[in-house]
Amino acid sequence: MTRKKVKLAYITDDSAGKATYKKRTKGLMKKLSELSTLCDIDACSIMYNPMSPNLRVGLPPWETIPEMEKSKNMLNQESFLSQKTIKAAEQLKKHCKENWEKEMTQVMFNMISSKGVVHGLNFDALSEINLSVIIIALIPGCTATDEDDNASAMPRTGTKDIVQAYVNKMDPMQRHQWIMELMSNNNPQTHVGGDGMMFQSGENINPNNDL
Amino acid sequence: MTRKKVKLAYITDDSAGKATYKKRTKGLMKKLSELSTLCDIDACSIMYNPMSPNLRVGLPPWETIPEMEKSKNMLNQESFLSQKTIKAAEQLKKHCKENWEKEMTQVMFNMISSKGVVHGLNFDALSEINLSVIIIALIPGCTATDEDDNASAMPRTGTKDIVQAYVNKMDPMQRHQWIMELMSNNNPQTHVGGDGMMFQSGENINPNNDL
DNA sequence: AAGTCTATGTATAACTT
DNA sequence: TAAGTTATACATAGACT
Repeated sequence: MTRKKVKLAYITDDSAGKATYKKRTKGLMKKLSELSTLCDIDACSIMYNPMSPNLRVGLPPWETIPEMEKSKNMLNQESFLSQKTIKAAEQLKKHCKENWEKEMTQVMFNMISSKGVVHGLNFDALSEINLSVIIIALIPGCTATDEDDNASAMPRTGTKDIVQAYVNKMDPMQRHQWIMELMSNNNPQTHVGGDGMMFQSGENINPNNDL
Repeated sequence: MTRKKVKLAYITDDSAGKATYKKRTKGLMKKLSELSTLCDIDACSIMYNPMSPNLRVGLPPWETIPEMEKSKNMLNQESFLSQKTIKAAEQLKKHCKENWEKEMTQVMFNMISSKGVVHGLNFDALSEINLSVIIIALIPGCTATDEDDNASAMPRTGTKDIVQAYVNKMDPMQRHQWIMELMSNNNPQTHVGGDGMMFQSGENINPNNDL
């Protein structure tokens, strides 16, 4: 039923546009992860678009985070404490993931926007940039993820050993500090949603990916 | 011919891997530019991979640069002066493009690697990162490009007005200084090839894209 | 190594629920 | 509004040049 040859122009219909954005974003991330695997390219992807309320961030599967780290992060996270406290496990897991994604995005925004990275573009201008797609190789253990936890839909991307080693070498506390440092460069002008924060460098588990 | 379902694993055969990298990279950039157009996302892409000697960088079509800017850049560029001075026009154009791409990559590397952007990852580690895929929305006028100048193969990506306006507002000299500033954050540990350098913010010409 | 070809796998627009 | 289905357009592995 895909009969039209896809008119390559801005989709004015908001609903259709959003649907397309979602589908194509998913496809793009899958392609990226495949390229990453096939050619041993390390990459994680962060996608942000004002149009889509939900961030889509390439990340290590939530499942790979040690249980201890999970609970610790949850305790530090007001948005979870303010919830009805105990919900269905699935629900909680989902929220954890979403928050993690927000956090990752926040960190990335800070990386990009802070400390003269944008030399000559003042921050007001920067905050207006439709910063929408960043695919970057800095964060170890990133994966191309999908909404659901279907493992086959989100193969892990390869990760560069040296970075992996560096991050894994940290003890959890040290790592946490590192993350906090990253987060502290908060730029008030970048209107990136990020309330309660957590962050987790990914463990390099589940190295085998199948399509 | 394409009978296998593509074993999603690292391609050990160097030749095949490179071919795949090239093909898929092209596809990825096309998809990105399509997404960019369809959903009004600004993005340019920079792809770097040690495996592939030739950088692939999303950029405004070389053709859109005013002639004056072209010649100025060439004069500033040793690699061109050291060439046999006058070559076939096509050849020259090709080299200009390549160099521009290198330059863009250099700038991006500096952006990423300088001034604490990588907090906690020392630069030695950073230089080893397989920084391979960056798709970022900072550079105005970027496009998804292909080796050849086939316009239909590289539709322009949308560009955010505010950034565009900012850059276009600069006079060429001011712009040049801005570029030089970006480039001056050179990090000796990042082994990114970049000899003679030029850079050009793209003019926002050719706004209509067809697949 | 780099481009062309084509059969086949994949992505996805439009439809349905 | 989101999730699932299906027919079609598109991407691309492998072969050939």
